Amino acid sequence: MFSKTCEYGIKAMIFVAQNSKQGKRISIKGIAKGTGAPEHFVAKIMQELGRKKMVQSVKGPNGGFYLDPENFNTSLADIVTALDGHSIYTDCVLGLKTCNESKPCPVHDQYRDVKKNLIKMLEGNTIGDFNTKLDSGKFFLVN
Amino acid sequence: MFSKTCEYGIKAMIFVAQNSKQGKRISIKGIAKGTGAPEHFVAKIMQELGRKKMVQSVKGPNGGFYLDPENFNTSLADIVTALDGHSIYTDCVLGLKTCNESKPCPVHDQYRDVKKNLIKMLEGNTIGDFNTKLDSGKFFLVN
DNA sequence: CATATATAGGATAAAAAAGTCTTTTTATTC
DNA sequence: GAATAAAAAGACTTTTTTATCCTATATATG
Repeated sequence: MFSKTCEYGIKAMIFVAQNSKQGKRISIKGIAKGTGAPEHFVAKIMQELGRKKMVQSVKGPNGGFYLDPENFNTSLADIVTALDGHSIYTDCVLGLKTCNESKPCPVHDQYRDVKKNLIKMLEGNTIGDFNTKLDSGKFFLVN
Repeated sequence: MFSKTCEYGIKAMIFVAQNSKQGKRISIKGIAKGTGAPEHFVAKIMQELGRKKMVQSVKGPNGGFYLDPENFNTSLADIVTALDGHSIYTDCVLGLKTCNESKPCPVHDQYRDVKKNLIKMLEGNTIGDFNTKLDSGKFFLVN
């Protein structure tokens, strides 16, 4: 479904949000531990998310990553497109470049509902939503 | 969503079905052309589908691939699991091995509907269904 | 039986994705 | 201002996926 980059990126954003809400900045090392992601790999991902202003960071001692209030409105879709591009919106299930409603591939019609739900999931959930849910201790991020 | 292997495999099965319905056996070269897949790659995929009895073949002049009547009942799920394994059924969106209903990852609940539709799509459509639809000229397999 | 045509299978190559390492830059704190 | 702690950046390596090539085997047909 998603690339590893995306999986780690989503988990990292949620984890940073948790810390951020408690007024804590969190280091790459901390993110790696808290999300079960390879340290150097997640570093690259955070860098990219930083460039795209989806997460803030400060260097030096006591530095680390954190979210601005507006960052809590970041949707899953934002993260996924930032890291994996728009392919999830545009790609045909069978990989046909010219597949569309008027010239569909064989499974296009059947895929429509799946895609609709997928987009709903991606666009309908923000980092803030997960953060709220998390406070109830209802989910986990590492095995 | 799917690997290239799966994309080519599904298209190939549909294409072989078309030909088979007209009593024609189709060669690898023919499948590659008819589905826009790399010849040698699709050859391997057909080999695997052959081993799993999802498609029949005969060697030699006038040989090629074809479907037995029962092969028309093959579902998309059958093809996908034959080529990509069961990961589509078992994998957590965030890659967590121990994610399940009672111990869910943050997006587990939101993903439930997507997965439901995905499984419906995979299990609810057979090669025969597509074949019937195709007769109306309503879809295409190559760009 | 000889020959041509087709799949079967294994080895190899190329490309993409995932992961690692090293150096540089920046900020903090003493 | 020196030492230190952290991110930024880019090069590099490994693994996986995708794709190609080559040889062997089987079979239909003249």
